[in-house]
Amino acid sequence: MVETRKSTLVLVAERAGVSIASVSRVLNGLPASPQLTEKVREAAEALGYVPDATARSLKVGRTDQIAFAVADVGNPVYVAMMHEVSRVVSKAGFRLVLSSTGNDPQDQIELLSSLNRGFADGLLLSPLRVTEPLVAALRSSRLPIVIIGSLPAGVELDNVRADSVAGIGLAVEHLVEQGRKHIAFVNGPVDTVPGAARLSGYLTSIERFGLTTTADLQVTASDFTYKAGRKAAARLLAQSSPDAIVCANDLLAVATLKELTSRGIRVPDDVAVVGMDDTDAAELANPSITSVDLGSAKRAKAAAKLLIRRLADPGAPVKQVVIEPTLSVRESSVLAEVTV
Amino acid sequence: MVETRKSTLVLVAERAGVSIASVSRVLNGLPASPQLTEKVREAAEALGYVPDATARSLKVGRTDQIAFAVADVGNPVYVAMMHEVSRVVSKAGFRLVLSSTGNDPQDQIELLSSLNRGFADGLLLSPLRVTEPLVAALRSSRLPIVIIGSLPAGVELDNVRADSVAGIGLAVEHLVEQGRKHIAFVNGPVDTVPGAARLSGYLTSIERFGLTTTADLQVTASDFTYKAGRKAAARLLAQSSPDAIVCANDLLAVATLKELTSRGIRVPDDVAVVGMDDTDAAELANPSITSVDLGSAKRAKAAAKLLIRRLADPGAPVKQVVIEPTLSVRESSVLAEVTV
DNA sequence: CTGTTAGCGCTTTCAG
DNA sequence: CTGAAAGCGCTAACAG
Repeated sequence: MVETRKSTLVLVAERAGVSIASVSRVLNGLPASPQLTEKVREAAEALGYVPDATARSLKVGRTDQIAFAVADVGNPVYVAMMHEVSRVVSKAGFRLVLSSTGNDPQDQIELLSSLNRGFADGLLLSPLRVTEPLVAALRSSRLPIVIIGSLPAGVELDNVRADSVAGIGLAVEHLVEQGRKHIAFVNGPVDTVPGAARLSGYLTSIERFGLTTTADLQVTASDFTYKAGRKAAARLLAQSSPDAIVCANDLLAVATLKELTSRGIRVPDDVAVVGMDDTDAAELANPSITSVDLGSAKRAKAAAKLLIRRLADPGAPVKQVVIEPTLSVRESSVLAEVTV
Repeated sequence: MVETRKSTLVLVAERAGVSIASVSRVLNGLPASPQLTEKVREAAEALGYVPDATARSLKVGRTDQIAFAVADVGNPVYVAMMHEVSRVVSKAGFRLVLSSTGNDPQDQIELLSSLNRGFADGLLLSPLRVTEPLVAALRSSRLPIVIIGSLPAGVELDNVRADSVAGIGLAVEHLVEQGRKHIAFVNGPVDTVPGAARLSGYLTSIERFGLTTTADLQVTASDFTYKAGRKAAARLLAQSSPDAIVCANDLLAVATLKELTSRGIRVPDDVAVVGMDDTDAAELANPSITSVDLGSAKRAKAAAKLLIRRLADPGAPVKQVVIEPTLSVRESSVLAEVTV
């Protein structure tokens, strides 16, 4: 039977009849004689010794924890990221601390200052809005931070971002190939990083493919959520008759899809729908929704690895990574083929 | 400009010309004279002092961290739970450490032993499978643990669980009211806690409402996932013709729905579909899916509060909470009303 | 009310 | 190769 009460190095050392330094060495795999090693192992086992993480942290100045701050724990994109981050981080021997900030930049600034309490060794941050004070706080942080998402030009911080302009380009190109001409856009708030980027991507792509767009082909949801999407789609359909709709994320796409079918408009027959982020929601929808994969999982993975690299080598040059988008074509944008 | 290098109590004390004890007191809001307070505040501010969490933890024997172990970070139910846990926990001043164990009980046992390293003050655990060794490990844990989910009879640990038998009862009752007679069941693996509970709930309910079921009305998916659900639903439809299908979770329900519509079977006209867990997936599906809310969010919230209570009062009697299910009726189970 | 001091449990020089 | 001892930064007796 193994002792279940809390035991320390001192206890183990006493039982083994050696010094605590020796115990520490053996347990950390440093050179020691076989006899010593044996004695220590035995004593440690008998006492059910488990080293104390806090004490170790205080001594070595590391916590082996990485913090991941997300604006919305429920957002499927963040969930996908978390999934990936969790995997990479734990494989590298770190624990994952989840910090849920709201989308309020102030929360994130507070997070940064609390980071300096040293409860984690580094931070992964995916801000929805990047304000001036946030940038300042990021710059003056003592701990390594990797940003997932775009940064204002000139801000030199490790970061990995998506190329949403190229992503929307893929969507528009695909729709054009399918013979669509009047491509509408359901966006989320334009004062967010993704909202702004996606809008500019839409406008750029429309022009690049020689199409035109007008104000009544564009609506903005108050939020990147299903509910807001329903309302925005309703507004869109009241003011125009597109033959294709690009949505700034999958939730908005699902909402748009629902709004369409509830009005008896067929997808993809009458209107094609394309989402972004390529989350489960797109795959599970009925019909399943074509979606631009902005590489959430890849971004998260790259970011986590970047942070781990930085922790190992604090002096490494700043690295900025761009993940290329891909398109997952599904039912919502392709007319059923005539099967023989 | 605030000093950005790391500063300690000693530095602040020197600058303020007082003892470190005084600094500690002031910063922790213990009684001190106004002048002292003022001096300390000023020095701390000037140095940009931030207390070190690790040192504090070592001293006070608390980390202010709560660990939440989930089998699958991507599962919507866990996501909903995380959401709630994150909220409760951070409001109570704890950080959330996310530990992703696989569904392997061995992983969870290792987690328990690493918990004894003291990186967290307590653990929320929602095991998919509860094995004998797991129970043993749970029992001998030095730290408070709250289990989300059912426990074998006789295991006295804080826990909060759902009443899935009653939940399926709600679903069956509703379907019976809608005039359905041949109610099939798409389950997940029966060697999991939810799988076993839901199967028994189905059998109990069928009997209670005077219906009958046969082997060909029951299928088991290899997993609680969409893909596995598609296959299971296909098998079911190949072997029987139910007029209603209860699915052991929403993902299976979405899969079943898709399998049905892809065969031209109308929902709810020909077949009614009911899911469980009442996740976003049910709401977003088209048609939206009626789902049994087993109170994931409530359970998570209750569990988190229970753990926090236990941390505050380690001697409190063991508490076992059962959350009552409710039914969210949506389109997939109700024939469209004739609107005047 | 404030200062001195003893550790929390561990790692890591520094001697031997 | 092993032991003694010095702290990591902080809190909490205990004196004064």
